This record gives sequence, C-alpha cells and structure tokens, in this order.
Amino acid sequence: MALPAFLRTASSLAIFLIYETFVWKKEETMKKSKKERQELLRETIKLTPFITDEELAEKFSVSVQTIRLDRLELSIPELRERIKSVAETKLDDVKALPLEEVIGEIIDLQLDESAISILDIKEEHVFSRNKIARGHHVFAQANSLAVAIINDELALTAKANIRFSRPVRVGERVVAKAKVKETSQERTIVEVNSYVENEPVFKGEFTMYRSAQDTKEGS
Amino acid sequence: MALPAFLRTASSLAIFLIYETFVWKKEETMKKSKKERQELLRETIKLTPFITDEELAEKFSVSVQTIRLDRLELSIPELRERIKSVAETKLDDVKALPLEEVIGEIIDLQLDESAISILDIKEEHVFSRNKIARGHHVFAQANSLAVAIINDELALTAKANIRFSRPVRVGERVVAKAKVKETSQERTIVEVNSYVENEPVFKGEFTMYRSAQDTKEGS
DNA sequence: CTACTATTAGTACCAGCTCTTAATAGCAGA
DNA sequence: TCTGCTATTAAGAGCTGGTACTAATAGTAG
Repeated sequence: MALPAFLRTASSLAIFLIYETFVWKKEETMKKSKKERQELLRETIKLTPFITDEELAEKFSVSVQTIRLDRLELSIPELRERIKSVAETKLDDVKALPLEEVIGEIIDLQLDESAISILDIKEEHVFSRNKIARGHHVFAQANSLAVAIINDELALTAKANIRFSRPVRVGERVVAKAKVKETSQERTIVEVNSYVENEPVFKGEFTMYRSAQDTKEGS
Repeated sequence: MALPAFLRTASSLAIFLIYETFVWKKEETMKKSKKERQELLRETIKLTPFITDEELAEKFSVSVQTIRLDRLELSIPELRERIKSVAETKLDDVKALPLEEVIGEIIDLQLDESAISILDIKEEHVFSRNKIARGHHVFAQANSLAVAIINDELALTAKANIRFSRPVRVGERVVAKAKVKETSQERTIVEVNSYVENEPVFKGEFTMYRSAQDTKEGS
C-alpha cells in the first residue's frame, strides 16, 4: 500500500500508528479495497466508456498498472476496443432499425389490396419486468403497414379500433396481415390482423385519410 | 468536372482529348487520377469508417503516404477520431431515446385517477416527407400513460379505440391527459386526450387488463 | 532544360495500450 | 521470526495507427 517515501523504512510504533490513522482517513475519503475499487471501476467504465487508464488511475488514486490488472481480472477491454464496440453497435442499430418509414419488414405488398410484414420482438420492445411486448410496438407495426398499403402521396391514420388478444413475448415473431376493406373518396379502411405462429395476437381496423397532400386530420 | 491540376488551365482541344483517352484507360485497369481517387476515398470512408490507411492504400493501389496526403487534403480525420465520433453520436442517441418505460415525460400522476405527460415531437418522430408525426408515437404516449396510471403489478392494453383529430408536426408539444373512467375486477377503462396548445389532436379509450401477474390477454 | 505535381520513402514522435519480469509492502500462519 | 501470499507499483520492450516533417524520384508541361 502506497506509503509515502519518507515513511517506507520507518518502523517505530509511533510512526506506525500515525500511518494507520492516515490510511483510515484515506479509505474514508478516497481509497477503497480491491473489491470495492473493481466494482466501482466496472460501473465507471460502463457509464463513461471513453475514460483512459490514466484517468481511472487518478480517480482511484492507484497506479496505472493497478488499473490494468483490474481490467485484466474483470476482462474489460482497452479504451480503443471499448470505443470501437460502442461505435459498432451504433452502426448495427442504424442497420437494424430501418425505423425509416415502416416498422417491421414488409415481405409482401399489393398496393391498395393487401400487405404482410414481420416484426421480431426483441428486448427493446418489451417491458423489462415481464418480457411482454409493449402494446405500441405491435400497434406501430400494424399502423405502419396500414400506411404502407395506401397507394397515395399522403396517408394518415384518422381512427383505429384495436384489440390485443394475447400478449406477445420477447423472441416471438409477429406477422401482420393487412387488407383493404373499403375505399371512398378520401378514406380507406384497412383491417390488420397480427399473428404469432398462426395464433391471433392483435386485430385492428384503421381508418386512413388519403392524399390531398395537406390536411386537418390524421397523424 | 474533375480535371487534374496540371490540366486546369489547359484549353487546347487536342490535349483535352488525350486526357480523355488517358483517363479511360486508367479507369478500366486500376489506378485513378488523384481527384477521382479522392472522391472515391471520401465515399469509401463514409461508408466504412472503420477502414485503416493501410487497407485504403491497398484498395487504391497507392502507398499509405498517398492516402495520408489525401486525407489531409480532404480534411478527413484519422481512424480513431472517426470511430470516436461514431461512438459519440451513438451515446447521444441512447440518451435522447429514454424509450425506458414511459413514452413522454410524466408531469402529474394520481394513481387510478388521472395523469398527464408531455411529448415533444422531434425529427425522429415524423415522416420525413411531410414532417407529420407518425401515428404510433402519439399512440405510444397515450398508451404508455394508460399503463402508468394503473396502480397494479401488471397492466396491459386489451382494447383501444382511438382517433387522431389533427396531425401533429415536428416541434410541437403534445400534452396527454389520462383519466380513469371505470374500474371493475380485472379491467380499467382509461380515457386519454392529447392536445397541442389546448387544441385536441388525439382521443383514445383504452381498456386495460390489470394484475393477476400472468394472463392470456393484452400486450 | 526547368518547374512543378504526384507519389513514395524514411525518420522521429505520440497515445494508449499489451505482455513480461521484477521489486516492494503488508499481513497471516507455523 | 521467518515464510509464503496478495496487492501494488515499476520498468522495459513491442504493437497499432497514426502525425509531422524532410527528402527523393518519376513524369509531365511549357
């Protein structure tokens, strides 16, 4: 333990006691035990992954080598690897979230007739507590499909009547099937049924407002 | 048009034609002119920002030094800086999307009675074409509030009857107000009205399934 | 023949590491 | 008190992917 140089060879009891209190003070204020430090290290890096070993060493008042040993023991990669992995997940996210214009992946589309999309329920879609998909994701898939099916410049949802018939869980694949039921001048009624392995999970009737570019209704 | 520097002031037709054939030949085989290469370099790095100078040098069959000169001229930062900036935007995204448990910010909550949340419509919520908020976001805010208002272990949406009364645009702040209308053994009916500056934009009646931990209905 | 561009090479230096060897302090048990 | 152990620190070589600078060379235009 980092004894200051002027104390390194001292052995008198008096001086030892002074050192003891000094150490206690240190622990209370700044220095932690190995376990504590490693726990904090893990959290610190998780929160601010861009921190260098040197900065960590300062933060915990230990040497850079100690930080490196700690990382080794906790198998925490070096700064550059951490940054890289953050950047990679970002790129993955961008690719995996073609949140662009349609929620879910459209696998069939007959404009103004019918459409099918699939959505794989992942961790980010579910309530953390019970792993049940949050309603609005299933709704979003259906609503999105109802928008996509409209063969017009503009398509907005005006009304919807929906029913969640059974909860969807993480890992399940929701297949949404949309069908145009009725079309009038400005409105199209689209029925969407969603299934998980042929079992109905969601049913919705969407009244869609079409075309005319700018409008006072829909969203 | 990308004329190399040594031709920039040239005006003779003859030389121009020679240049043309020269360029064609080169383009067919491998090496490109400086300008062409730099243009491609810029695109390549944009597409795959994780590429090193060495890999780029191989790709364009030039030396690493040439790539570095190119980057310098185009003011493209080094690999590590590129990765870092990608990673930084990722962290920003995560912070900007507290998709956690409630969509929108709850500003008032009386369990089993009433609740209010606000949601600021940003670029990521709207259709790119017309800047109108995609329906499911407004729905998500309302649905989320309906879930939050339920004073029970489990709350799932079973049915919903919704109406979008006017489109919401980017920059607008949606205030959702939820009120419990009716409560029976397992069901609670919540009415949610959303406004932008006191103007109604959305109205929904949510039938919520409560408690009993695991269930066959809802989502 | 000269001026100039484009390219390549080489050197020194840097951050932020890895991996290895070694020294030292403090403590517990025989 | 000596011995072994853990925790910490240090020192040194090597790596990657660069920056910054100097210099040499090939090719071309005028």
